[in-house]
Amino acid sequence: MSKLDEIIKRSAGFKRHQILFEPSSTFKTIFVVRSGSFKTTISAADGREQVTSFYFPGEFIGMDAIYQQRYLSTARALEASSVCELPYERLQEFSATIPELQNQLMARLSKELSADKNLLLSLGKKTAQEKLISFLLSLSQRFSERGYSSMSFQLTMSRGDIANHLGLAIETVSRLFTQLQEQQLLSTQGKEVTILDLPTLKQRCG
Amino acid sequence: MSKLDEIIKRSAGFKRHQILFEPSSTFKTIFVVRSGSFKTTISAADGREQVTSFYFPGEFIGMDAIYQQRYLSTARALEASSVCELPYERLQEFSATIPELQNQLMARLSKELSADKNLLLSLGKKTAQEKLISFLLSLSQRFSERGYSSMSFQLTMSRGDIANHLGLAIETVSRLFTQLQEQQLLSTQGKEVTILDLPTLKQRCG
DNA sequence: TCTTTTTATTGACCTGGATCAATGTCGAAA
DNA sequence: TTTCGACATTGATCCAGGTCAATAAAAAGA
Repeated sequence: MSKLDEIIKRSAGFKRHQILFEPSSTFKTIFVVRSGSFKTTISAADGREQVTSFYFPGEFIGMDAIYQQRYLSTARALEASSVCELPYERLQEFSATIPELQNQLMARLSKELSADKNLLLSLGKKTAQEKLISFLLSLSQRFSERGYSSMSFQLTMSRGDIANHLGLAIETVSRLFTQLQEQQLLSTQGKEVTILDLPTLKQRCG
Repeated sequence: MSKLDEIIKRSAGFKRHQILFEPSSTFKTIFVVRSGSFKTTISAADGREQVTSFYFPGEFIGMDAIYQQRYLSTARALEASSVCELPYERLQEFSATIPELQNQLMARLSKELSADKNLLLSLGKKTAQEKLISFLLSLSQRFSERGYSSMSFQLTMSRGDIANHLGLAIETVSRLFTQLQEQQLLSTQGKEVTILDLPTLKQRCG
């Protein structure tokens, strides 16, 4: 544990919309969210962007950069946030000494891979309603893992971010929220979401 | 290197459509394709499937199972194929002795993560034609990395697999192949694809 | 406090790609 | 070499969700 302290570097805070890294930055570290939340996006040649993931406290950002040793996405803070840094070079030096550390990192990589594969299923095969419900339930799950309420939580990202992430138009997301409220499955007040009928939602997420 | 031999296990061959693993199998090993090719799919509760990846010789299958210690997808051979096995437990035992091995595995995980994020961009933001072109160019790239022609290659997967992977209908994929041939960008004869105008294709993949 | 700007909602209409249907083609088995 | 079943192509039609347009309601400044 004291060895971990040698590796981990604290980093300054980030304001809403501030960039943590982008493809032009040189890859040096993997970031761990300490507080707040982030989104990552990748861009097509013509500027179209896809929001690939959201990250909450305890989650690792930038692991997809290990292979090419350069970030392929852009990470932005969704609100006032802070991170720790895991300098990748030092991490490799210590990997023989503390194999547990590398196992942990591998587990995190594998977890993100699973999450992305599930998102592929959503984007490729689900209807708009199923996409949104799956997304909200996965957020709910992640909040509950972190000790927060799984039934009521704040969306730190905009409707636009959600729509983009799910391959939908903003207007569609907005209409879906309205529908789900009319059907008494959940309620929203701005960014606050409260789940009212978990069983039905689970059954409708595909 | 001699230590590697202690870890790697050769495995029997697989026939076309034969299952390598599925979610009910217990997770013991990561597979490395030795010859042939495979696809992995994940399923929604109601049976809808998404083809998440294709795997060619030298590529690792099953890395998304590390975190939960269970496969979340099904892997099937696309043709007569063979694999090697990397038993995960032994791999962990040796990780302190040969840290390079774990670094390699991490790089592979990271590479697959990058590929999935690019696919998310395709599924979420690209038109049908851009999706198919991106897919074909990424195959071309992978074949050339393996020392095969990047301009002419065999599709080992069916049109149905391609369509599913890209979130399209089979009919759409078929029509796109016809279009691209009419525009002299590529030519196909059944499963053989020949790229005729790489610059234009690159410019149209988004 | 009162703008100004950004973000969200709602309605009217449109379209890319899905679905349905028919036909063609190839490859394995006998 | 014929037959059968799986796979692929092509045409006609339809619809989920996108786009365009107009407000409305939050945030962020000032």
